[in-house]
Amino acid sequence: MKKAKILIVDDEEDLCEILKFNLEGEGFEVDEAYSAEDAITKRLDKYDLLLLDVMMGKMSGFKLAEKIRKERGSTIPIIFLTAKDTKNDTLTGFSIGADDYISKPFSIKEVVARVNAVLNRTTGKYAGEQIINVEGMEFDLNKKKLIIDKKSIYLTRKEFEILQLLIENQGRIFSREEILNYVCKYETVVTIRTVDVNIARIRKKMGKYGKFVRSRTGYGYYFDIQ
Amino acid sequence: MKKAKILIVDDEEDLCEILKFNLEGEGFEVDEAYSAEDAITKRLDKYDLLLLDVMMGKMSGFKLAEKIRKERGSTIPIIFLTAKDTKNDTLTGFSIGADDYISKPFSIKEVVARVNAVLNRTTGKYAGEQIINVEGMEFDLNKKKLIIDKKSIYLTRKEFEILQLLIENQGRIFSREEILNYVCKYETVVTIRTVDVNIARIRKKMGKYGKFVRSRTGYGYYFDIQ
DNA sequence: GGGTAATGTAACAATTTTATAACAAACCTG
DNA sequence: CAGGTTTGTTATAAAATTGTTACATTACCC
Repeated sequence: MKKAKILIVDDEEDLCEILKFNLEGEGFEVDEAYSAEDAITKRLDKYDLLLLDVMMGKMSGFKLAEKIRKERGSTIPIIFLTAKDTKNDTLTGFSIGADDYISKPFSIKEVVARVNAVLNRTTGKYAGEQIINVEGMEFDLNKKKLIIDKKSIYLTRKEFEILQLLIENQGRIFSREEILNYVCKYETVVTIRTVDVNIARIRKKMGKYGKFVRSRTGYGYYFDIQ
Repeated sequence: MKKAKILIVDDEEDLCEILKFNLEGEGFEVDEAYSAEDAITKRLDKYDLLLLDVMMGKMSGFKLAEKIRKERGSTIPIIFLTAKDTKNDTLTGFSIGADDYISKPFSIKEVVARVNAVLNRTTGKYAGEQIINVEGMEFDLNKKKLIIDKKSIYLTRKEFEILQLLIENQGRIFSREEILNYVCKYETVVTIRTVDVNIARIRKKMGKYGKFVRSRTGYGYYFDIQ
């Protein structure tokens, strides 16, 4: 798999650097431009994705996007970064053909996640099925659902993430802290007991298979058949 | 649990000292470097976490981070410290990313909390199997259980901690006081005989291997085969 | 071998941890 | 912004662990 190339266009240099650093950590190749004018001088067709700040010095990200789309006929996916979250801007952005739209302040994780999502969508990287089979139970990572006895069980995002963590590390015990850290990594602090409640919900939805989601007093939770 | 080692790189010496003092209070081992150049001369692979100031004399924290990642291929987690951008405060709204980002002025508490969070995330995560083998007996540190004759023996937390202490220091005798200290460090005072009871429980669960948990009258307990 | 001290262990009690239900807040989504 | 959905909080009941005690057994010393 070739590394995807990303161009970040934003006049906040620190922000650029942080994004660059983190995206590189994810295995992307990243370039920066600190102004729209600067970006225009680059050969944009060599990038797989643009991250554009909407508010920049003279030329806005929208203008730049329009230019790229109309004058160069490029279909390169674009994610806008913006401070404002007004309907107008959103609409403008999407009419131009934004693939996604992230408003500041955002978390790095969010950006990375969306970059991945957009790239998956546009390049079809993970087009294939990703299904974990355990004990006659299908765990579909793409469709975010569980198939038990030919019936689809829909888990919410948190539920799915927790179960995925446990199933992908079958047998290994995760403390509530670890689970919370994994699932709510970048969010506000929540009570540790939340984990219990989510586990209970997962078990309930899993019916007879719920018992495979096990607890060990004093340690935490783990997934194991038998 | 080994102490995590942290390297702080910041040209403000006072700030370094304060951070160092507080992180040491949390049980971390802390080194300082007052410039990126200074940091480079250190053996960075011996640290578990870097705290990097973004704004430093000649070489910025970002450059340093890049250098470390690229040239040394290190995956060591990094938390950036940065001054708030007065013109544009969008950065302050930044929340935690794959590598963290904290804006000055920050509270010490915040830094300590994030250091803990990052270390929890990175140290536990990709740790593969951790199994100690003794005499056909498997002692699984991640699954918190013992495997004897293909059967799983589930030890409670106290039991597991005591046995781990003894097994990891095979042959060495621990007094009841030492064991209690190790297992109940921060808890309310308990009777010394509690240790005996826990040892008995461990032995019982271990079946024929229970005899390897040995006592020496007047000294305490130890683990030894043969 | 007898006396004494130390250790082993069973049974119970105290404490801690977990499960779950019911409610509340946040969050989508049209 | 109304209605549904997800997620978090809290309270309480249930379960599991851990500690205490009392008595049995073993080890140690002369």
